[in-house]
Amino acid sequence: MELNEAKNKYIQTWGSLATSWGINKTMAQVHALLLVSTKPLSAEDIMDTLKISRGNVNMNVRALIDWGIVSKEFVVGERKEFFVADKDIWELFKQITKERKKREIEPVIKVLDELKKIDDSSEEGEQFKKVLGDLSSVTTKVNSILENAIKADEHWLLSNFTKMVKK
Amino acid sequence: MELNEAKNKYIQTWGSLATSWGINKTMAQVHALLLVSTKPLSAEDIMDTLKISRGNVNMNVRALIDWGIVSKEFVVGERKEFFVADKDIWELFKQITKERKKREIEPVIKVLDELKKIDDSSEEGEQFKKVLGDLSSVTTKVNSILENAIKADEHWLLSNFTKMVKK
DNA sequence: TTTAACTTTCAGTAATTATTGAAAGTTAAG
DNA sequence: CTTAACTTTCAATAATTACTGAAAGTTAAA
Repeated sequence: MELNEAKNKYIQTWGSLATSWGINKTMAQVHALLLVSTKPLSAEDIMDTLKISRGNVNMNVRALIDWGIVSKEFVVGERKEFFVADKDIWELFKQITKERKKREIEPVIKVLDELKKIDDSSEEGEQFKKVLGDLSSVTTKVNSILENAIKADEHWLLSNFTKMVKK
Repeated sequence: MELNEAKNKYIQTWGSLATSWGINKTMAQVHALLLVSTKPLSAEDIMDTLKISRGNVNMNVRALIDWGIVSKEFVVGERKEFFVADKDIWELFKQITKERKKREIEPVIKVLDELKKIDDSSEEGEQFKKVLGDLSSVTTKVNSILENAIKADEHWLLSNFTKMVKK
């Protein structure tokens, strides 16, 4: 396989995988493109490479910037903006974790806490509260693990997990 | 808040959260309904409660059974099938982890391994391979942690993580 | 200032994904 | 068998989500 072909395959595949994670396909493709690019790219570069509209580039680049995994860069003598992806994959992992925790875990905790307030001491009510409590405890735990991962440094994954990962 | 109101809110909220995780809204609602129900429910019960069609119930219940978090149950003297959700939340967590690992992590590893085969020793090629390698190593590590969680028992979360979770 | 090189917005439209419901398939009871 | 009580399928359609492109907005240079 030739380099550009490989890069292209990477960009395409990333996009299609993203959809199975509930992430916008184009957003993933733009990120993949920036990640494997050796130089900053302008909106036009992205439009041309991915064959998408100006508006689409703008929206998705903005989302990536929101996620904290892409940043603007200025090139001397050029009026327009260029974009680069952070090449540090551990940092990428942490940012994605942070974003997904915010989108997927925190709202769950919030809702469960709200629902647990229900005051019903019937058999059925108690059973419901038991389920809520169990959901809460697992969710909260997962949340604090992710919280920790976000704060941790690159060796966290390796060192803290080694003992339990080996069979 | 009254019990049925709370159950209802739980079902609705679960559905809307699910969409932000790339999971079908109805599937999440059906699961939520079965989880808080004290008795097995038939397809008709689900249709009536959630106001959805027979076909939709059938498809989503089947998906939940595929995920391994709902099972069929037979009631003596009744011809039709009834469904129940596993009430063990740790088991639920493990099954969801298993399914998402399969959908989200494993395909990534497969693609990265394929792409790493590229033979290009230019500066740019090396840089690309560096990125692929970094992506691989983090992904593989996350994968083995999840693998471990799936095999582990209920105390795994608590015991193995306690030391690093406390500040 | 004014102009021109850009970026952003957003209404309209396209693409994707989920749902319906009626028809076909299956199976237990008579 | 035959019937009836169910379950499954799937083409048509609805709902949701993403994308386009032209117009409006912004800002740096002349």
